[in-house]
Amino acid sequence: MSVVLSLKGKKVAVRMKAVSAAVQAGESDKRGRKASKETRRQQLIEATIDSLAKRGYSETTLADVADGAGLSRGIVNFHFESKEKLLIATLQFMADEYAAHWGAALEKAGEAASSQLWALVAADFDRKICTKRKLAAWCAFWGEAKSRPTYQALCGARDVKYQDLFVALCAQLKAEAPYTYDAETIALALSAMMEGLWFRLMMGDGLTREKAHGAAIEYLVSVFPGHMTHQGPK
Amino acid sequence: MSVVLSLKGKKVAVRMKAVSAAVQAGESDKRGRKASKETRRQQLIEATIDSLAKRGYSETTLADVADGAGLSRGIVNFHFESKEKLLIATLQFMADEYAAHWGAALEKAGEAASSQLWALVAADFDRKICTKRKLAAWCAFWGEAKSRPTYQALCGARDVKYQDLFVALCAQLKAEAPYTYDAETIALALSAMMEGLWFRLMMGDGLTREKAHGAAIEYLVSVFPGHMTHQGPK
DNA sequence: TTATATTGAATGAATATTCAGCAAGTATGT
DNA sequence: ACATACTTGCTGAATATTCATTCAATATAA
Repeated sequence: MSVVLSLKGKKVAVRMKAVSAAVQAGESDKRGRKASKETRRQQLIEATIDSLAKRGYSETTLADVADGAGLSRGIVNFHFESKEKLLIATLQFMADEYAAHWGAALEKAGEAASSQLWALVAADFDRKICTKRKLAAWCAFWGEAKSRPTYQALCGARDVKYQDLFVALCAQLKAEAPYTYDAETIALALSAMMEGLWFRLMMGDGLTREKAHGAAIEYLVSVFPGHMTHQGPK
Repeated sequence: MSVVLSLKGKKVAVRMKAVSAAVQAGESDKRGRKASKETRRQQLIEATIDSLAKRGYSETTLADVADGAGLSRGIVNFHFESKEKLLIATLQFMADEYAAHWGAALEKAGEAASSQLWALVAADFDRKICTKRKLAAWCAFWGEAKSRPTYQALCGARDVKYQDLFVALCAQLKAEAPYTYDAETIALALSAMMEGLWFRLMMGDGLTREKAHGAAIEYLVSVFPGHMTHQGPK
């Protein structure tokens, strides 16, 4: 019995190292055995994001994911059912997290369209969302999205709602001050720019989150001089 | 002998259909047998772009490429040496084509920085470069680039030279008129926006090349009002 | 004990790579 | 002109590899 225990102990210890970032939320300690179904799923999703970020989509294997989570080979097919479903769940998770994040930012912002637009832009460059790790995972999915309707729907220019809201806010600002620009064009330009900045951030190049955010702000100020300053909405 | 010939003839005829877009340049007729090494390589590269665009990176197989080129299974390993090398050659080809294209556009533009900047932006949305097919192929590589130094170098924010030129032109314009913006920030914002617009174009969504180009122009005009109009540089 | 989570070896499908051989061209000798 | 040897692009079946999936055995919790 004691032999079995000590072997077990060693095994678990070795695995703990690999688990790393996973399972930050709740039920943290039920490792080794018996974590709730949801916890395990979350743990595997985090490991998937890790692998996508490190190895890219085409090199991500179930073995990587299982190793990264510190679990055995067959585990993914037990909790998800196939690799495909794990990947979809992972993308779903990221999309939900992203939507929740800008939703919350919008809540906190005031009523004014200018405050809301400012908040949306800031949310995109927030530490919580804008991690190299997560950007890389997004990018891995983007690369496959065009040829996979399921991915495309979930990536979907980061949500149709988001895009519509963007247009609405730009239109609102235009109604409040005599800008000559077409609201839809500006919304398109701004959101495309933010996507491009995300991409550059992911690629490295010494671009920082602050600099990227600064570039977006510069744009806001130059297009909506009546509403925006470098320090925030008027 | 006649039997052999007719069989051959049929085989070739069937294959011609699949070859499609490939081999537009020079040596066009040496099909069936004995096309120069370079022609064959080019043909395979075109088939690779096709496959990347249609199936995405992770689903592109050597069988797809060979079928698409109307050639046999072993052909890729004969002309390139491995799948990896085929993909690198393909990316290299696209990068070279892209660089040559904006280089030519720059030549044709006048001496003025404003004309040159205008020309660079226009070049990005030119029919020759900005095809759904090619954008999709680019995107396939982008998705893998972060985890592969070789790809990263070739994608490299579409060339360091390009980026430097961009900054230089923005700085030049700033020197000619009292814009308050930081040249580097504007160059970053503009090039990020163009990448984002490319991405959106590739994803579909009913965005057209003209609309995307229009959004970029809108930005130029709003940031450099002293130099740009919607119709062109002043 | 029973039910459930987990393991890890075995399986099989997909696919990159190899290679022996074939056929179309090319050069050399007669 | 014809025959011969030689080169080279190309083929497709065979092989090797990688990896998702399955499942019988095992460990754990209730």
